Amino acid sequence: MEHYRQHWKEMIAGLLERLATNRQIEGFTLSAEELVAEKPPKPELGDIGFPMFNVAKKLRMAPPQIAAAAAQLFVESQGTGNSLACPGELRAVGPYLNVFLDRATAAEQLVREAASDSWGASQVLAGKKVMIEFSCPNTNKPLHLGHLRNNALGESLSRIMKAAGAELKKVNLINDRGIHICKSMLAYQVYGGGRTPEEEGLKSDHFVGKYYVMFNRLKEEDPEAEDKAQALLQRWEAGDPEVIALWKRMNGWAVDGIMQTYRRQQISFDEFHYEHETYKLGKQEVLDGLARGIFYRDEEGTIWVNLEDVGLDRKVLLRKDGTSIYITQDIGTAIMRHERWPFDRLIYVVASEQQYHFKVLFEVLRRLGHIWASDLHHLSYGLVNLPSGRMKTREGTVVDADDLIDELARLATQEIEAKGRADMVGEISSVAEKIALGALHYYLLQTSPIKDMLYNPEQSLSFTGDTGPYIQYMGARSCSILRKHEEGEGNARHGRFRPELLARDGDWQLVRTLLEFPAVTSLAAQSMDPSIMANYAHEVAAAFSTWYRDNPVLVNEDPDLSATRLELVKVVRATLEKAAWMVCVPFLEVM
RNA sequence: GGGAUCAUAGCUCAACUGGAUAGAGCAACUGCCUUCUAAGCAGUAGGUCGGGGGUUCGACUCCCUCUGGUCCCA
Repeated sequence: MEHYRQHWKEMIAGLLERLATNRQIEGFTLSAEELVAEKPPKPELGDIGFPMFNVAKKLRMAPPQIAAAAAQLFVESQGTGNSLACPGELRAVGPYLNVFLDRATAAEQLVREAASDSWGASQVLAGKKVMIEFSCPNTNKPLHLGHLRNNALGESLSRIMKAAGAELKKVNLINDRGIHICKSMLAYQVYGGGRTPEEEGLKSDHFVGKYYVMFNRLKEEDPEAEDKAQALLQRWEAGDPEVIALWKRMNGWAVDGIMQTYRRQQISFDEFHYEHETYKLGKQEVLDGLARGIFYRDEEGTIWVNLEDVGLDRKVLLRKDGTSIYITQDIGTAIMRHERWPFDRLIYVVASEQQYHFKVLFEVLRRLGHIWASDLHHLSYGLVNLPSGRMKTREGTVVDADDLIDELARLATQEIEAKGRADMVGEISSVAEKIALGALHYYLLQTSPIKDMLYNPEQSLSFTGDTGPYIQYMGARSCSILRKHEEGEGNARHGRFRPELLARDGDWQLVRTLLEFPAVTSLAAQSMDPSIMANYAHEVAAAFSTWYRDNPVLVNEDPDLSATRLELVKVVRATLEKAAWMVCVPFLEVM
């Protein structure tokens, strides 16, 4: 659809320039980019709308007159052998100049393009190297709902940007050191008795998380618990073999469990980094910056950067004892990444509470002279709140990732059985799992990333309405029609594809929606916003649902009509499958 | 104290980045399963787009201001 818009923009820009010439207006220029293309609110008003308000002043004419005159010019020019790559006609609709595409041609092009593996792809990010960092869990507890949103955003965005032509590298920096890790270690030393997750019958990351929570009990029983945890951290930093062994053991459990959740969520990474390998990075860069006078050292020895001139504060970059803080290693990690894999863009998928941190980080890197600092981007997303407020570990209100998927899968199984579909879907548990993921991911991605969202248990566990399973259901319905055709039903095989049969309003509505797919990929990729794709997938599903109720596919008096509609169903299937993939909603051929 | 961000139907969210009558789902009500899967479709009802200014031919969208929520920095 995008190339149609571009084509008509240029066409209309040309018409308007001729109009200016005819009216002897000196120095009139109009680039195609100055025109805004929009979607008319009703299909009978046309397919692409161009408001004439913004050119009215330059042309010294009222918008409706411009539209009428340009439409007239267009009609006249058609007689002069103007062959169009994107056939259609222009009509003035009040102050708007609207394009009515030639429906048969557009439908024919749609069916041809959608048959390709690259359907829905775009080139807006062609050749760009994009690194995206997401998830970044701590190894002291299992993943929770907030991580699921982060994971879904990161994975979905990588799929979308890849479809837009970018080369992607997904990285995960696992926070496997620090005081919080030592707390779970300490609690395990006191209460664990050397037991393993298997012995307690717990998933290994939940096992570690249990001891992290038990640290709170330890604090009550032992007033020195906090100090002991600090001491443990120091012994870890000093390389104490006993502490390192315990750390390795517990981290192994935590990471194993977290990886299981990743596999279950069907997300993946190209590279894992671990904080214990990177936490010392950045120190040298800060010292260099100090030597170059970019930073300064106070009388106590702390190294600072003064960012007051750009509306940020003074920030500590290195403590007086020479130890790094978070931002120090972020500086080092970014530099290391750019050296190893010179990216055109690095996206950090991190909660919005870190906005300040990233502003400072990017500014510091810029001051260190890294021109690529302008290629860094913080994809800031809002918190997932509960109706009762924010999730809090200490209050036990955290929604655990594994438990949530379990519950969704359980309900999906119930649903399959209640609908009497158990015999048709094949292996129920596998289908239920995919429905659970579809529901979860769509729920998490349909909202714009920036906004805080409310996790409403009832609504998120529902499979009806504007949900992932709705999209999956429409995908399954499209597959069902295609399958029945393969099995010999209907008369489509006796007909041939004739795109002009898709020119009726009812068909055109669906065709036009489907035509938008590549443009949606571009927009979602450029905006770095999966919700655009999620909403589009829903739009396609809804358009298909309306359409197939009124338009029998397999059996029609005219076999050509059957054959033609069958082609359209194939496009629907391809579009839903690819769009759903991009928002991490598993596609189902049967449900 | 400074800064960021959000506010749209009873609830959860959209609105093509400044354009035509602000749209979906949930909840409520009405119809539709001897017809390609009713996880569906069609319809009814529900709105001073937080308040007030401003810019513009045109503002949910941009600017200012106030209110309220959330978060960050010290």
